[in-house]
Amino acid sequence: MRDFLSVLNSEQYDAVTHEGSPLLILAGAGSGKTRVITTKIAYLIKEKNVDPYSILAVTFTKKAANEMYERAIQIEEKAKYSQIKTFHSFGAWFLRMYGDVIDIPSNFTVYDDDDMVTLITKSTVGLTRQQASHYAHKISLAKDYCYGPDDLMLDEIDSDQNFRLVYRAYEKRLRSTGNVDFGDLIMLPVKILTENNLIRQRLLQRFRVIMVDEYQDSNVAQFKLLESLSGYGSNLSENPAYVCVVGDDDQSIYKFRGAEVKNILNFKSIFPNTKIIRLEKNYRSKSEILAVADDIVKNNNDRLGKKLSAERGNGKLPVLAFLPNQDEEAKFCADLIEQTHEMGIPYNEWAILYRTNAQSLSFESEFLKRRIPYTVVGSLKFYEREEIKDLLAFLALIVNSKDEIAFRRIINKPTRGIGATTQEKIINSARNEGIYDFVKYAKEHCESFSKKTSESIKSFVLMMENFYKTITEELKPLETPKKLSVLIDEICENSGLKEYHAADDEISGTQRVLNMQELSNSASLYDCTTEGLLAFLDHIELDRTLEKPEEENIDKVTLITLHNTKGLEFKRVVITGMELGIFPRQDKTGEDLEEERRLCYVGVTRAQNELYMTSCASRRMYGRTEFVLPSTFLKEINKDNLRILGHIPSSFKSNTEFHGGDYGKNGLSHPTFDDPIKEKYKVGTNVFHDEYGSGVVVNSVYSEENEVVITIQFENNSRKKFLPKYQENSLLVIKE
DNA sequence: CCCGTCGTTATTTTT
DNA sequence: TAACGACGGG
Repeated sequence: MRDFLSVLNSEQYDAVTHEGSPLLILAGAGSGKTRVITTKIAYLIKEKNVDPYSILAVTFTKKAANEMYERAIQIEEKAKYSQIKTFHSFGAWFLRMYGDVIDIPSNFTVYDDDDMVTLITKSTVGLTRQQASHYAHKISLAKDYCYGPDDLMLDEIDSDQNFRLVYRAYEKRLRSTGNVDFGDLIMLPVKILTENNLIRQRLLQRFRVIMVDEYQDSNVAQFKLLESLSGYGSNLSENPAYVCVVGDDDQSIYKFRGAEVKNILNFKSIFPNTKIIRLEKNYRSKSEILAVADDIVKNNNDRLGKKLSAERGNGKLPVLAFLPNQDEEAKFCADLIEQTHEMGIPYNEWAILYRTNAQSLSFESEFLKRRIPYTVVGSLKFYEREEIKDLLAFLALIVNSKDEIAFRRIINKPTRGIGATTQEKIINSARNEGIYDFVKYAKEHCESFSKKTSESIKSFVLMMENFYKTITEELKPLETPKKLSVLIDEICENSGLKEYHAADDEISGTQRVLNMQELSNSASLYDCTTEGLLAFLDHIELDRTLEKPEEENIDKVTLITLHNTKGLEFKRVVITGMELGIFPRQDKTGEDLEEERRLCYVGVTRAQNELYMTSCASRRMYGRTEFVLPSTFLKEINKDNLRILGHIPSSFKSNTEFHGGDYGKNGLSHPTFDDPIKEKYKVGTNVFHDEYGSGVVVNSVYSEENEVVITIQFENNSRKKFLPKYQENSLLVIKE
């Protein structure tokens, strides 16, 4: 057996060496699926003489794609000739090559959600930004299902006929810009492949092996892309490509974005003779952590079902801590991190997980106070910052002068005396004449405006022309090629953007100029040519995470949303905010609740050595302090699989036997015995209130001041909260 | 055109 | 609570 194959277990080996029929690998969390894919790529090249050029492997994130690429070429260098990309960058690559058959120019850029909303407000007049944003979401979803504005099935997304009209107007306007949105990157290649036999045949000849990672999160459009690329489905080829997908139905967490678990459940029916291989050996987590994960996920009905075995053996019992409020929760986490740090555990072994980005705040302020270094993953959204979007709009307009959104964004920013009225005039009359090159139109028609306006337009056009010159200039002999950062610096200086944002830095203490510099730095890897610029924009649009290389090696705690942890692992994990209404969110039932449960499963299975979960009795939300109950997921965990700290809410205890709190340090010595008031008004107790009448106690928690707070549901359907301490005279307990 | 104030509104979101 | 958009006055 070859070296690189000898490290595999028998199922992994089977998956790597399987051939002859479609392959579905059901890979549990931490079961080494990336190793399987990368080894399979190497194996095909090394042992099976497959041309690396004919292998296509797609994933969802740039990060995962990069990792796959790096690990594959480590085993087999020739893998660098394979296409290892994200779904969307594959779509962009495809469209730049074949888009012309449906009139998509090869110099398109990709509009993000924000640009979509702006374009919708311009293509359908009278919509508020909020309405437009609602439609934008629906249009994205429709594209995830491959439904165009005239598709009969569109009603399944939203049967409101206005939606159809808005979608149609948006499409028309979008096409006139020559740009595409994210949905188009998948939907349009599908359209081309299904309508154009020649191109489909060419691609089928090119890609003989197609692999998909994180398959559980693929949407219908991506499924269709896989189908048509590989020669399956309605255009079944006599010689289809070899298809291998890897996924875990238990980790599907993007249904709200059009991901269809059905793609995994129905794989067999579209790809005949599918071989299914399960990878159930977990090499990541200690057995106690997997026990908790299994307790939770087994409550889902909609799953193929599997049981992970812990190859790393036993470790510590996961900890569940009940805490009074989110400030205590932050302190609890900070205590854990500080105490272990004193014992030599680095910060970067810790990850704090939460459901919503807003929850990071209390951890950030506590960590800041205690000087615990941390990094917030995902919420930064570097490319959504105003100053960055401004710069990118200049770049986008330089490659594509039909880009209406970019034109609107920068024509008068910073203010150069081309106001809203002038802008609308230029855009509308240009559009009426069927001209979409707004810069050119403005240049040719500026005389129709007042002298002052006309001068402003002229100087704007001149500036744009100079930028254009910078990237198209022929290289003089012996001159070193310029880098793209030259163009960005030029834009910063000459457009006035730098001054404009510098002023903001002074006032609000932001770092906008620095951010602009950062963008310029990252552009220094690209040539100062149209091709270089397009590649740079592709890179940005298809990978919204800016990596700051110099910060990579600093020892920091990771603060991250549960969604963002997909594919990651940490030595020690704290899942915070395990409360009903927060996680799972209040409105989740049925299938949606199952998705929340999978999200919880994903969170738990990120932990390698230690897992902590925290649940607060009260939480500040929207400026209000609400009393909250423990998450339903906590009750699903077998009590023997947890060590419980803090005082246990009675609503939890009713499902679990008392375990005893033993957490005396860190100022967390809350009473772990029942106090008489709490016992007297425990959940389920029938009461009579002088003012409100008969009712029943539905909730009982401790306040921040450690006082018992009960919620009573009265017969007239009202709910009220009381401090029983002060209700001795008006609140009567009714004995059965 | 800039700035302040008031009122509204809060998921998750690989690309 | 906080953050952001809408609107009106200077």
